[in-house]
Amino acid sequence: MRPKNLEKEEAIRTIALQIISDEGLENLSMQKLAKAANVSPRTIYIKYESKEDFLIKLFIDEVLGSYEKGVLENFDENMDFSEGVKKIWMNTFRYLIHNRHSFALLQYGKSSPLLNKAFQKANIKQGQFFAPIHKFLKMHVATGSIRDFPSDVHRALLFSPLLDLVNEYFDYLERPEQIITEKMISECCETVIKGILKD
Amino acid sequence: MRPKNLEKEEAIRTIALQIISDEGLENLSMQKLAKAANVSPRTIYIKYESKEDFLIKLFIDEVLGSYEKGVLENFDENMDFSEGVKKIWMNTFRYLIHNRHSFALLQYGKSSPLLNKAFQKANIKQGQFFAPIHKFLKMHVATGSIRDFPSDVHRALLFSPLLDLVNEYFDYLERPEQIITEKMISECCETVIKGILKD
DNA sequence: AAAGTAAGTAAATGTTTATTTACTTACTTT
DNA sequence: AAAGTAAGTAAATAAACATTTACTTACTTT
Repeated sequence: MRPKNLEKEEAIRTIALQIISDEGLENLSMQKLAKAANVSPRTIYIKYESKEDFLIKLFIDEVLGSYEKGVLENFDENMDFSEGVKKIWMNTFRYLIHNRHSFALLQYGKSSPLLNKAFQKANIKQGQFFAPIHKFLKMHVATGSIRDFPSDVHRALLFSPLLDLVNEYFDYLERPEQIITEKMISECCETVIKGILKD
Repeated sequence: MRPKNLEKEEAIRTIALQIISDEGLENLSMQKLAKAANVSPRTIYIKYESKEDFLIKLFIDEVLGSYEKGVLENFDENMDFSEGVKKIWMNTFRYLIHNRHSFALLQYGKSSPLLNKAFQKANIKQGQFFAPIHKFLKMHVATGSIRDFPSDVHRALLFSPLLDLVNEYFDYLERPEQIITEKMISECCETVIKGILKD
């Protein structure tokens, strides 16, 4: 049997993220993707059943998977609250500014019904994404250092400003002044922590 | 001259938002839209130059415009900081849960390059969106009640958790337990304010 | 080294796409 | 009430779409 050419699979994924990031999910077509990846359309259908199947697997298995890894690097669910949150913030910031094309697809996860439903399903089926963060939050609720909000609410309060700041980082990249720096991210993280910590 | 049928224009916009919300921006086609709005495709092109022109005008002029109005209702830029932020939070929450289809397109504004660029352009050209909020923040930086962050950073810290919570409100709508209530929103708002206020 | 096989290609499939053409309708102006 | 006109329609256009067909390639197994 002729063996798979893994470089081609990789190219398909990489180029797809590039097109989504530059032109938008709504402008990604299988033929455009095949041409740009220097591959026959048929080659994409060896691994993926359909366009939807491809997008879901790209999102869940590839992008979300390695995003999670980047976010949780050197994070331990038994960390001190401020230390743990800061670790996640800096990990996330560094990962995303070096993976702009992945970030673009992650953002579509909030708007596209296809990707959004796929995420919910995967979250139930294969165990929660970012499970260590959930355990970490539960532990700190139990010890009384933070208020007892549902964990989705904690996630919104603690991490959604960060994703907005990453967006702004990319917006500012095309302008002379640079505003969103690691230092700014760190200060914002402290601001968020201050709001959530019990006195 | 035969006069325009304003109900048809309205139907086109309403149905477009519905399709985007239910099936995604990537599944909105002009023919599908025309059929669903009970209109000839040509009718859409009387008012709009192209599909892109339609989407941009729907996003900027219709959706963002009335969203801004909803958010700023009874808001005054000279309000006390906590009072002003809370007014905006509750206005936003109430507006968005009653305008789910608009919320869907607003979310695409963060992911779709077409809409994102249109927003940046409009923000420069026709004066900043949410200008009263910017003035409000500037004033409270000047009086020393909050730290001197750039206003985009303040926006991220103060309001992005709220949009995530609205998303969760819709997710939980399809489940038995209701978690995101006005009371929860109000408590989250206080948490965010606590982090940002100087001691 | 020949046979077997999945990977891979190029070209074709039928459908859907955005947009236009050719025409009709319904109202305003005279 | 007749003429003029933009709004509106239904059907057509050419391009692009997702996916498949028919075929070739390159490797493994024997």
